[in-house]
Amino acid sequence: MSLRHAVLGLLSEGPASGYDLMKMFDISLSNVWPATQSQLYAELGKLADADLVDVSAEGPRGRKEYAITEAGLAELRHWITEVEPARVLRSDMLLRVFFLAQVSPEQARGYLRHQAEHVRKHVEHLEGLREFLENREDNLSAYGRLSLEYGLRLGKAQQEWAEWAEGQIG
Amino acid sequence: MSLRHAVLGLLSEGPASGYDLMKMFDISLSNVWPATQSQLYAELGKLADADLVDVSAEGPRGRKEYAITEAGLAELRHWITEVEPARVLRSDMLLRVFFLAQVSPEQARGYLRHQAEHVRKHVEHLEGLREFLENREDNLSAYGRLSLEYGLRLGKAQQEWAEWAEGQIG
DNA sequence: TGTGGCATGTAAGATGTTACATGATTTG
DNA sequence: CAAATCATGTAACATCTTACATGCCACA
Repeated sequence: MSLRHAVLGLLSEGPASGYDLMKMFDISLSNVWPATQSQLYAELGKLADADLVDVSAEGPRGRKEYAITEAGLAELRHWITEVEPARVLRSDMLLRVFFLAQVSPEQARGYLRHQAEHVRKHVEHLEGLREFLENREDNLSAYGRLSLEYGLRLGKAQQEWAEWAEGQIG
Repeated sequence: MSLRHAVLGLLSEGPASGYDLMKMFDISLSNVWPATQSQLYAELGKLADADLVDVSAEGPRGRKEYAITEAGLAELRHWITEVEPARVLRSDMLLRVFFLAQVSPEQARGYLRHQAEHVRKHVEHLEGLREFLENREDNLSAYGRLSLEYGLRLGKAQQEWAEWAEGQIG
């Protein structure tokens, strides 16, 4: 149930509407825990039912601003420190690698070359994000930078792997 | 719909029963595309309905051995070469990093230290797997080794990141 | 006044997890 | 003959994706 905690985490920095959260997801969490608009609104409803968030204000166009409650903060902290991360990494990119014997060596090398190129672009994109985050001082940005560094390091490792793997195919 | 292709991929190396596939998933694909027993049997039924696999033999205890069909092989190859990998990496380990400001610096460092240790053990486990795969000559093992190297490289990068990140928290 | 952005919500369907349920065969 | 392993399947529930549906408000 990590979507729930992603929402609580964002609200821990201040109140926001579903629409605001949507944008925050797209900017900062999209690489770590993507969520869709419909998921978000549904989750906000459930969080309010569970008293982990409150509607703190209402604005134009039916805008509802949500704020995290004490119970919500407690739940968030509990999740961070006491709940073991699930770490199920599913990768259909890597799954294909297992079955590369079913295509020609040229196709297999092409596949790996394509993946290397793709991840190179992704790393470039993250470097753009880094500039965007550079001068921000809020908590989310500070820790977001740690997370970004993770993406950068793993992206580079992935790129090097893909280039190495291409060379392994005879 | 990658589960479908994971099953087709395993069957591309030879016929197997649901039970056999389950073990293959646990040994070789668990780090890349985990699947549960109930998912597997359901998927085999659907694959048979779609004529991508056949029941090639029946054995004791209701055992049904499935074989991939020509249409199934074509679908597998199409998926490998023509379908762009989805690459949605969800990580609740990394999600927590965004929200570390909500716990004390000691707790935050403890969290990262714990993650470093955890991934270290995972890398050790993969090194055990490497020995297991070392002398095998089948396709799945050969390409499995590429995949294993991926896990090793990214695991090490992840460990180094966690140690670095711990040092970043003042 | 119209277009783009703000804003919320519902519904259907696919996919994944956990638990339950049953029984046959092999092997010590 | 008991226990482990082989072997298949169903049901309930949670989660995620995609599409649909609606309408207000600011600004050019």
